[in-house]
Amino acid sequence: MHFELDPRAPTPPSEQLADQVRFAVAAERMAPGDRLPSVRALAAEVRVNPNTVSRAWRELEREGVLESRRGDGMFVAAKALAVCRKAAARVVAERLERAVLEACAAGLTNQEIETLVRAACAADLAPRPRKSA
Amino acid sequence: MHFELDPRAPTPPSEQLADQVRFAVAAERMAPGDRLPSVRALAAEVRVNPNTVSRAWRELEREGVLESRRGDGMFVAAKALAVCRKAAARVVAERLERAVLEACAAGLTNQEIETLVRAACAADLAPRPRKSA
DNA sequence: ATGGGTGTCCTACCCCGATAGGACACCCGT
DNA sequence: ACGGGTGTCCTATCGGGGTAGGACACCCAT
Repeated sequence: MHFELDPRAPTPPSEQLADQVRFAVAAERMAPGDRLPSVRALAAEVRVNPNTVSRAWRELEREGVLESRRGDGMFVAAKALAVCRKAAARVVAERLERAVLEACAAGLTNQEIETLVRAACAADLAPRPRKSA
Repeated sequence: MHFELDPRAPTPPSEQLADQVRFAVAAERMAPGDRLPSVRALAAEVRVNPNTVSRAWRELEREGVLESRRGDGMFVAAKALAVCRKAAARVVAERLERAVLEACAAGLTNQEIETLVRAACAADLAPRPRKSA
């Protein structure tokens, strides 16, 4: 699992990381039992303070997405799939709706909006061979 | 022009206000010469500090969207339409794309995404009797 | 000229999230 | 037993953005 932070995104780093895990589990790119990168390793990789990663992992543990094995590592929990499916669907739907309403407010026609959406879908599916880059 | 703040949105209040003006101009719900609500009045209406509104207006003036007439008020600038059309299109496209990519990452199919988008469009068009088609 | 409206600017304070650096408890291979 | 990996916790500190309150300059109707 590869992580990436977008410094221009409106959401803070810790939330971006948490979302990426939630979405990966929801999309079954990660399965229960999978080990996550260590706090320190991931922090070094994405150039962030270890505390920031730790906070994300802690929140996910609170939600039941992750399980911590002290001295060993963090692992995707058994019930993670169910939890993440619900959470991801809710979050994604909300953000999508917000973006669409914004587009409407900006005067875009439904036609234009759907064109943009289709383009974005295509852009996502094309370049990614579904594993590591 | 009616303003509204969403406290749960990821973007700060001042940016929300600025966006609402940009989008209103882009969608021609506001035209050059129109007067904006006064800093203090709008601040009271949306329950925010006057400085927050002032900051939004100042940023819009910097972009050429608004013109300040000291002691009189803030007005939509002559070149506002052109500026806002570009800015709004860029911002909206970016946020829409971000939301769609997120949805893809969360495992939604293109089919599901388009359904959500259509629903959001419909939800927006229904309650609002669109000024200029 | 006056008073009330306008935008502008300034200083202080505060909250939240990220940063920095350290200390501790745990697990496991050696 | 040891050492290096793991997560956890703690105390600062910093910075952005919003808040609070005030002071000022300007325009205009009265």
